[in-house]
Amino acid sequence: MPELPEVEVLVHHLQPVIAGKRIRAVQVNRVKILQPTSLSAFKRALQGATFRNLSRRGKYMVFELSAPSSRKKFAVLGHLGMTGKMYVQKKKATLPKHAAVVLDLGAERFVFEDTRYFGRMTLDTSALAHLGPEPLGKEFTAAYFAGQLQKSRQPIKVKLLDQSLVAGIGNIYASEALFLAGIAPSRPADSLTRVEQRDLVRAIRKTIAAAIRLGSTVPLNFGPDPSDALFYFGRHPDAVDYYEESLRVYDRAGKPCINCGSAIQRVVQGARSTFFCPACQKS
DNA sequence: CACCATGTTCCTTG
DNA sequence: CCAAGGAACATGGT
Repeated sequence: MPELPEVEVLVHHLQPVIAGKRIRAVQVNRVKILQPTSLSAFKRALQGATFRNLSRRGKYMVFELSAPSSRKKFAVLGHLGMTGKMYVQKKKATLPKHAAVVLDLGAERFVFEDTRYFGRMTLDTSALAHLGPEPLGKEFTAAYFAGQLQKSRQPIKVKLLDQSLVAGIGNIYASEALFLAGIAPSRPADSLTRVEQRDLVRAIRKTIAAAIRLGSTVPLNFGPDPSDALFYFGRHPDAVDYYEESLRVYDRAGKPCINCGSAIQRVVQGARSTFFCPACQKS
């Protein structure tokens, strides 16, 4: 489930696993994943390079590497799309069916698996320039938020998915944050009161921070071959869906609101599902 | 077979 | 040029 919190948890776990590792060979099974970078340019850059650091910006992963001899640093941008996973496994482990990119690290291999191939692993970092502030950063203030919302008549739920407004909110946490703030998803962005703007900033921060905390409690070393796979996220076979159950409205259509018992509703906005409580969220 | 899915980009339309 | 809406991308689950 790659929204900001899932990417954050993955980056936290993956960073120490790949730092200092040198790439011996580059295998690309789906060139589309690299675009707009060409296969040859990607291979040329990564072959022999060493992972130095890994960080996150919005839903993007920023890999910093150093070139073989020159030690010159460069960046690779990663995005998990809808179904992407990145992990390191032993080389004797079976490669997944949809391994888009495989990097030989010696005894281990780095795998970017992506069933639907909506993800990216590319030398083009220009997407970062279009991102709004980090929701947990100090630049995401009520004043900034108010200024941006005033310029738009889009439904607030749709506006929250705009990565240039605030980076990292996806379809799940947009519904969750609006529920926490008590604001109906259909409200035009420019109709929020000053108090609602402030409440929504707080709700976004709280929702994202709580998800990161929860994700951090889920062990990532599981999967088809638990001993040697590091998944970006998921659920431990013994840990019973703890993460999923923490969602208050998302995917709970027809079920009782945890506050008032009313049936949670599902509506479609901008071709995506939105979940909300018609009683608790003010229209 | 139908519909749904955590994301982004591109194309139309106004 | 901008805003808004929707399809497209590709595969799998229910």
